[in-house]
Amino acid sequence: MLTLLKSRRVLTATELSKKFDISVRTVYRDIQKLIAAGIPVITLEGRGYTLMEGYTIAPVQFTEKQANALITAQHLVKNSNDSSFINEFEEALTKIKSVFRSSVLEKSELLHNKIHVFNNQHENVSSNALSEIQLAITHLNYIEINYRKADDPTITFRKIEPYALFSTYQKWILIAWCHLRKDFRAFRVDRIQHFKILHGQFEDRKFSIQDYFASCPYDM
DNA sequence: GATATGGTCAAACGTACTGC
DNA sequence: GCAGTACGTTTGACCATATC
Repeated sequence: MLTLLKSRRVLTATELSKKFDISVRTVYRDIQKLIAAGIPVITLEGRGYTLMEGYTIAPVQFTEKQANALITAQHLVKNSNDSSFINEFEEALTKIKSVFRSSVLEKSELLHNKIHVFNNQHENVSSNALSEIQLAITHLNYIEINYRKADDPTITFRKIEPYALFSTYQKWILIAWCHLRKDFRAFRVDRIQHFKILHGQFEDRKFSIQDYFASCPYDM
């Protein structure tokens, strides 16, 4: 219940009862036990339950398979060719590994040395912007970039509104509203020569990546 | 017997909607 | 904007059943 409450803003007793296949009445009682045990479960009368902002749950236990999945993901992330993304993932994984049981940790390190992901790209592609761009997407912050197109050595300055990211052939593509072109454009992250996240927030244009793919091949 | 769980009921509360 | 209403949800009380 704590894990679910931590992952969602508000959960009703009905949702919790369905998730754990128990009665709603039992959920109410269990919630009261959590509160009595000092867990800061907040009751939103008529709406459901939530956890106090900032409350952290004691580390969970990972199974060997779950640990192996994380180690495999680590190899895939290393091929993402964005150093900011790789660094953030490595730091997160270090924290996660700290709660592995010693036996699981030992096995996961063994697996780490037995996995290899081939990088098939022929271009020397790298970037260091993905983590910052992700923040700009979720915070609706403008970005100023100096961008170089594939077939044009000229570098153009653009102010963009970042909306979505996708990865193809180990290249990260940013879809953003370009104030220069007055339209949505796709930018390869590794071709962004310089970028600056602005404090100003743009108005959400209700962009849908599904609709974008359905209507517009990306232009780089 | 103690404990956990499930079911029902009434009361209280918050939210959304409607009409004025 | 305000009041009334319907609906969903939580809470407490009570009792029944299952398990250890």
